[in-house]
Amino acid sequence: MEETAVAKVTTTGDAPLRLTREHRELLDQVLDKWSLQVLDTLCEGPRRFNELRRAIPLVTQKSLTATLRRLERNGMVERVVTSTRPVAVEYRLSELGGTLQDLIDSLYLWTATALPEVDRARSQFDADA
Amino acid sequence: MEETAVAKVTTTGDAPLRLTREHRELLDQVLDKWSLQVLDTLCEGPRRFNELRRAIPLVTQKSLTATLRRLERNGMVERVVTSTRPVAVEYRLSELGGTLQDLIDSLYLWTATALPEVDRARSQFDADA
DNA sequence: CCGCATCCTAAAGGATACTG
DNA sequence: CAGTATCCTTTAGGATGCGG
Repeated sequence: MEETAVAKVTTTGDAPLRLTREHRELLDQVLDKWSLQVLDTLCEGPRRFNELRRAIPLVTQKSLTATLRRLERNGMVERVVTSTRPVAVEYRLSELGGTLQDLIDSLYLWTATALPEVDRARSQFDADA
Repeated sequence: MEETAVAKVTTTGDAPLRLTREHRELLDQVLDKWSLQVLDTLCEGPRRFNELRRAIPLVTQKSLTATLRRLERNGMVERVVTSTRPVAVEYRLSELGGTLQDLIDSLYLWTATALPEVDRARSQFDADA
């Protein structure tokens, strides 16, 4: 894997850009509980609907459908229908969706390193209360 | 600003680490709508409760309190009380919280670059429907 | 196999009033 | 100023059943 754009940018002296409502709403639609897991799964390759369902514990069909529709609408995911009978539907990461991959990896990595300290903070907080 | 750990890691051939429930829950508690704005604001320096309130449009006192408590419990934010009358309460980013800063910047930057294409995808999707 | 429609419950969150 | 407490509305989302 080569140097990412993300890395370069965080190293420049970036002006304190303010988050606008539109930007936050996009993040909300892409980083929520189910979306994160869908994107994470699709990073490993295209998946059928029921494959995704099995890969993501506890997701209901309704939530998965809603999540996939929203990701598709936002251009993160492509939906490919094969008109056999019964139909086969495949979901894959779009090129735009792929630009999120490094970011998701970074997020996950951050949680992995932060979690021990977070756990300590939680114990401390709960003990004080 | 120097090279970030985040950048380095995404350049290593990382095994496909699976997101666990704990990791996702931490992200949920730290990247939600209000938390993101609180952290973003605190990146610029310590703030009083009502300063935060004014800085974050549409947040209610109840939501802000809940958000700050959760961030404090997770060790992201420190709460400093000065026992004057009336009391002064200051919130500041903890060291652990500071490790999120680059990540949030990256997220925001991603939205800024992706948004135009997302908008096109949305129009396309809505037109088809 | 994929997904929509309906019903229903639980949880998030706003409005308002009150306190140290 | 910085909250807590209460009430009440809105929304997310689970369960179930049907249809292409």
